[in-house]
Amino acid sequence: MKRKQKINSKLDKAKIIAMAIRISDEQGLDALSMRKLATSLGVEAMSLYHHFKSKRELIHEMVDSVVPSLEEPCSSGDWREAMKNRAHAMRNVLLAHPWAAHEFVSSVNTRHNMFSYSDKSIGYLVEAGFSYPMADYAWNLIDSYIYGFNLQAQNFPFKENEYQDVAKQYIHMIPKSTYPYVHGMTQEIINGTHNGIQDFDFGLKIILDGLEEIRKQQTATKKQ
Amino acid sequence: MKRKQKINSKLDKAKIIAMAIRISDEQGLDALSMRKLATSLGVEAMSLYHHFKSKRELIHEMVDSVVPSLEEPCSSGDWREAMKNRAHAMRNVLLAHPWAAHEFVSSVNTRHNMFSYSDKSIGYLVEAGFSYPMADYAWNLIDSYIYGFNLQAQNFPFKENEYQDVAKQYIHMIPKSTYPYVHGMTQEIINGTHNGIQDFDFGLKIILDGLEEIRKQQTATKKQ
DNA sequence: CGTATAGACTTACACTGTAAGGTTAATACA
DNA sequence: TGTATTAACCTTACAGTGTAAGTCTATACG
Repeated sequence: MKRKQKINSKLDKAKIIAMAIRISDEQGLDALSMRKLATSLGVEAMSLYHHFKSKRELIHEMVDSVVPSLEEPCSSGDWREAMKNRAHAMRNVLLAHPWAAHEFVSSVNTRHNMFSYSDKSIGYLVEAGFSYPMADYAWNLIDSYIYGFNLQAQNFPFKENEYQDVAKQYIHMIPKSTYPYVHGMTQEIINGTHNGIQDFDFGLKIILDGLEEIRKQQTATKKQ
Repeated sequence: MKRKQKINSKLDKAKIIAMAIRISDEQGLDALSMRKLATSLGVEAMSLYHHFKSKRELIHEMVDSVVPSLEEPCSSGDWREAMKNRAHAMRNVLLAHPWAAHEFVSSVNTRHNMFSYSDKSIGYLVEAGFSYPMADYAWNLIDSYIYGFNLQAQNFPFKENEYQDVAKQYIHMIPKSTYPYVHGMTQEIINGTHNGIQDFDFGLKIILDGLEEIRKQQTATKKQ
């Protein structure tokens, strides 16, 4: 039962997804409309519905096509190193595809690629000695940090190289009497004693170290 | 210069904001349209524009009206206790107003109430001995966790009391050979050895303890 | 009283996703 | 080669959205 297929189709799933991702990367997911996407592909909006049954399904497939980049190649035996690598891989994907963050977190998880990713994440933790409940907590903690950090970074209204200028510009609107600490923080940025740039690894290290403490206790208890 | 004002106006800012919050709480921010909001108030959509210059401005004011609940009444001297209380206050607000999460994180921060909240947060940390840069990192870490935890909790597709049933229902679709660890996790939930419910305080404690370690080092160095 | 205006309403426009159905042309098979 | 099938595209239409622009009316004030 070979399926019919025209040879010179203007469209195919891969092409549509690639263009949809490009538009979303550049202009945000809100700017991705079926009409705009179709026009970019030299086609009418409704033609897309021959390949995807709804916009939601298209977005699901966009997500799934991006998930493979979450897999970092290899990692040493240390579970902390492995989870750190995974966290960085995730962060890089979220930087490249800002729209993906919200979709990852939504119940897209049931799709194969994402499911497989979850399995490996839990695997690293369980193999390192975490009990299943503890691995669940640990994974949730790490992911919460990744998503939350990303969410804040994405929504911060200024660019890193503007911080000092912005601080100088706004310090007058932050009276020391009303907002003493924001004033103080801003002053430090003007002084150059703080660059104001958030460090992803700072929080990640605290979390992984804290979890390692728990892991050690667990494996010690188990050996008794 | 007294302003004219009709006595029996159907609308006023407070009423509109209250209704908008109610609708958003119950049906989500996406379901809040100007027409629906107006109808709920017995009025036409465009009338709302006499009180708010855009939907964005209305949403900003919704956020600001919710921020005061972030202030927990009092707290002991321990900075960890204070930050824990603040975290819980934030979490409670996000539970009551799911739509607020995204808005808090967006650049609404410039509004007074939110600004004031930020100031106090930094204040607790600085007064506890954190340097400004370290307070910035610490605050970002705590907030990342709060927002990320909430984001995941909000998007989780099942209710807590359904976990076991859902696990039983789906375990067949999670072959041990393909997804060994997700299978294992699911099995534990079926067994009842793991209830699958995430614990907000678990991650929060790890983060605060980790930060306390850093604070101790900082104050020790300073004293030298 | 006359006039200004706060606070409502009406109409209209450019968007959105997509349901329903029409058209075209490549293909499979007799 | 002729014909039926259908993949892959297009057209039209509808119910939504936010909001610009203009209109109407009851009230408050000089």
